Amino acid sequence: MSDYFTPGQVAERFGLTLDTLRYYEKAGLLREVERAPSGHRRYRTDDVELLHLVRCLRDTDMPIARLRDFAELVRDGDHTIPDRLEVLQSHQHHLNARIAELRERQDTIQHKIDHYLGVLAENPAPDERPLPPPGSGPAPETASAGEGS
Amino acid sequence: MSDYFTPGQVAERFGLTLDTLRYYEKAGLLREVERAPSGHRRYRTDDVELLHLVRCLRDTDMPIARLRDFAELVRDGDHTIPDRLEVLQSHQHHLNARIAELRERQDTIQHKIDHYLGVLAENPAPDERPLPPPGSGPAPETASAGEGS
DNA sequence: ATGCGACCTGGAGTGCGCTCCAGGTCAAGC
DNA sequence: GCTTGACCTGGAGCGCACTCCAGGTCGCAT
Repeated sequence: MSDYFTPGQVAERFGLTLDTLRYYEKAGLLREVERAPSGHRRYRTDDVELLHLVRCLRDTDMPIARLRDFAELVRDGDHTIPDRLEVLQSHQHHLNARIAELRERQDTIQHKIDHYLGVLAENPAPDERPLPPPGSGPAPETASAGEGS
Repeated sequence: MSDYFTPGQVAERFGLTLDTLRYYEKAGLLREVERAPSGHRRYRTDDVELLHLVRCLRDTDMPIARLRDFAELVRDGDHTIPDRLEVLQSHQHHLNARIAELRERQDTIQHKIDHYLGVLAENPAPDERPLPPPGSGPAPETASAGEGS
């Protein structure tokens, strides 16, 4: 029932390396972590919770610099909650926009896929050509008119 | 009615810099572009179309290396269409997964936002406090029990 | 003839986010 | 006492995707 976590445990839990964990601390994404007498870090529940959010924001591409600003707000105390809200909400908006963009791009890519499928359908490769009508001779070379991009 | 585009036109159209355009060419994302006698590049419709797709794939975070492979397939001719399809389809799957992940993370972030909103609601900042019930005295200091992360 | 703007080249530089490393300490187990 | 494994430090290095730069050419307008 330890009320702290070792670096190894935290790294494991969040799928980070020890190096990254230390890097985050140095970069100001976590408050300075407590130490055991040996000098080894001891992560508290608070640290782990903040790290959870940090991880979440990093995974959604918030830059380190912005994360540092956020972490600073957290360190500055409860009166910064409105500011933190603003950071998180603006990030949500950003994510909405990003998701919408990805979807749009997916549509474009899908058009290209459909185009290729169409090309294959009228001009299938030998090993996946549907059975030719019985009695037909050997297939002629299917000359395609250049690269349709 | 020119049947080609200048670097400036292409850059403008796709929101790229001339440097990036040249970088893409050097990196093998485009085939080698034709030149005017002056040595200036002349982009054909084909180039522009490929660039459109390249842009689309880059915007959705396909790495340059993978894009180069794809462009190579395009250069290699129509028989690579099944391979190109595989690249595009696997990218679509990747995008589906990415979008799903972003949504999940959004949920987590939203929980945090709601949490902060809750804190603000029970403990509003002075300048946004709802009117107190009539007859109440000055508000006591609202001591919060530490950082709720 | 001069100036201008668009473009050319090869190569160096930048910013980000890690990642790796050498050399060291500490606690526990054999 | 010695080894092992987890961790420590400061600092260098890396991969990616650009981005910038110096010095040059070309064609056109004044």
